Amino acid sequence: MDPLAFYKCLADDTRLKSLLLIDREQELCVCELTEGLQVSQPKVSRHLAQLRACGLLEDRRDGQWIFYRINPELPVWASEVIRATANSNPGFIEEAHQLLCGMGDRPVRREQCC
Amino acid sequence: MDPLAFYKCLADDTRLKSLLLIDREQELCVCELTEGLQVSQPKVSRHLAQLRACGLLEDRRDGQWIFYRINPELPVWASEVIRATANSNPGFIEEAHQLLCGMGDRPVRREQCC
DNA sequence: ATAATATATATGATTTTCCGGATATATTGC
DNA sequence: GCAATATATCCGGAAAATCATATATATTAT
Repeated sequence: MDPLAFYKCLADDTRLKSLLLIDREQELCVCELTEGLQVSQPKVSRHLAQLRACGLLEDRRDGQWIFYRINPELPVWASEVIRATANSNPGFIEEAHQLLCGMGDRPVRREQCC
Repeated sequence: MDPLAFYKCLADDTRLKSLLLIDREQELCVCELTEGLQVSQPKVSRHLAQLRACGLLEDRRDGQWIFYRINPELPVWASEVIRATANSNPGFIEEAHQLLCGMGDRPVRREQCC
């Protein structure tokens, strides 16, 4: 994992909040992030694709939904960076997290992958 | 320290390498970074000014030189991020570090600030 | 005071990144 | 098969970041 590429991934509001929300929730699908972040579906999808292409996220399909989670193969230092950022900046995703929790019709996780 | 602003600072090759080199050497002046990174003086100066404006670095003048160091007031999580990145990616600044060490006429630190 | 060195800033051009809107693909239920 | 839902991708334009060059400021030495 090239550190410069890694930090370029974190240097965007949508991507950073998506990462921290996913870190907190284990996994989230596109529609949940669209609701939590209050941005368009194509925008969320585009940024998630970028995070996956860089190796920060992995995805799994479950029916109509595609769930994203932190890539478990991520180098330890990168995981620590994400975790430290999340732990020390709870306010950064607070609003998004509340919108997420108040969302109706959240998809049910039918099967935990792995 | 806003996490998004912080990561935008790290999302540039010159800035990230400057930060990691300074983290390793305690403090460096513009001409040392210019030599280590093999980039123009205005380019280094501009990026250091940006890192200082965001609160990541502080500077002190010593004669003709201006030395930059990590801002000691940096939040703990941000310091940990920088330190973890440096420790786990030695190769990222290896070439720059060797150029720095091979540099002739490096300025002598006359007085440690503080 | 002048020259030399170190650093900072301004300017205009170029490159990169990001976006909205349209459209394509995949899955589900009827 | 058809409609509805969820997601992905394409495209042209807008915005932001970066750059090289020129120039300005500050310090030191003569």
